[in-house]
Amino acid sequence: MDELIKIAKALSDRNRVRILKMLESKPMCVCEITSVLGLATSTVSSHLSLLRDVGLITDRKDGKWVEYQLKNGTKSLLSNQFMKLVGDALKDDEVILSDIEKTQKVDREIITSSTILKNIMK
Amino acid sequence: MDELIKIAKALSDRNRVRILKMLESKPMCVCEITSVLGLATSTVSSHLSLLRDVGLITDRKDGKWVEYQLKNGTKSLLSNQFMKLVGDALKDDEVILSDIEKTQKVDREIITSSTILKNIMK
DNA sequence: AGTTAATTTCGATAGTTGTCGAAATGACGA
DNA sequence: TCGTCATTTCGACAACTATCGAAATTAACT
Repeated sequence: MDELIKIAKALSDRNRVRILKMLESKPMCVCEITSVLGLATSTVSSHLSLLRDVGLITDRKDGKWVEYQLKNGTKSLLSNQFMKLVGDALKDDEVILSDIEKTQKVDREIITSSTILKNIMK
Repeated sequence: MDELIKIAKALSDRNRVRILKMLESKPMCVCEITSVLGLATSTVSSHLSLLRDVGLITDRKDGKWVEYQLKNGTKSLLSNQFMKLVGDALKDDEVILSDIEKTQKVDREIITSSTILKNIMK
């Protein structure tokens, strides 16, 4: 029962569900996800480690970035079923559709330069 | 997305999941559920109203009792799918199996009568 | 080695949740 | 109508959670 409860908890936060759906489009680094969600980096980071601990996503180093992606195939049947259900339930969701659009445009290289610009403006 | 989140929240508590699985056996009143779970009546009552608000169960008056039961058929596709998934995930769960056994023995008339009978029933 | 950028960890905080016991409500039967 | 019993509501409390900003960590590039 514990696994079920843990997965349900993971899915019971709006921002975590948004993250999962974004990762269906492509693997993403923390700063990209942060830029789409508009939350503090530390908040996103902690959502990501929770999702990793539950076994829904994996992470790997990519230079100075950490890339997160959905854990497909090898993950337990249960989380697969849950993800399918979530996908089904949200296939017409406004927020999710807009997130996916942003996801496709967002680019870790560009985020950097805009950060630099932001600092110059100070 | 809100419905998904609400259902996930409902399923993210151990005792609520146990209640849902018990109700698969038969409709039950608050005192019967309380007697199986071993929680305070008020706690069980608030779990039940949450589950009702989410749309997973319904209630109806039956004399001095309030009978709760799963909302089948007419409920939204989403909660149907979730319930199927939960059933699947827990079909061999020790706690759930033991709950179901107790559920079949429990009887609202006997709960009232005496503490001794309550103990025998366990 | 020092600088910069991305991420994680830490500390604080406000809000939510699960739980209980007590009080209030509602229904039945004497 | 009164008392009893099942249930709900209320008030309190401890535990947990989502969030932020700051500090620490990690990695790449001078």
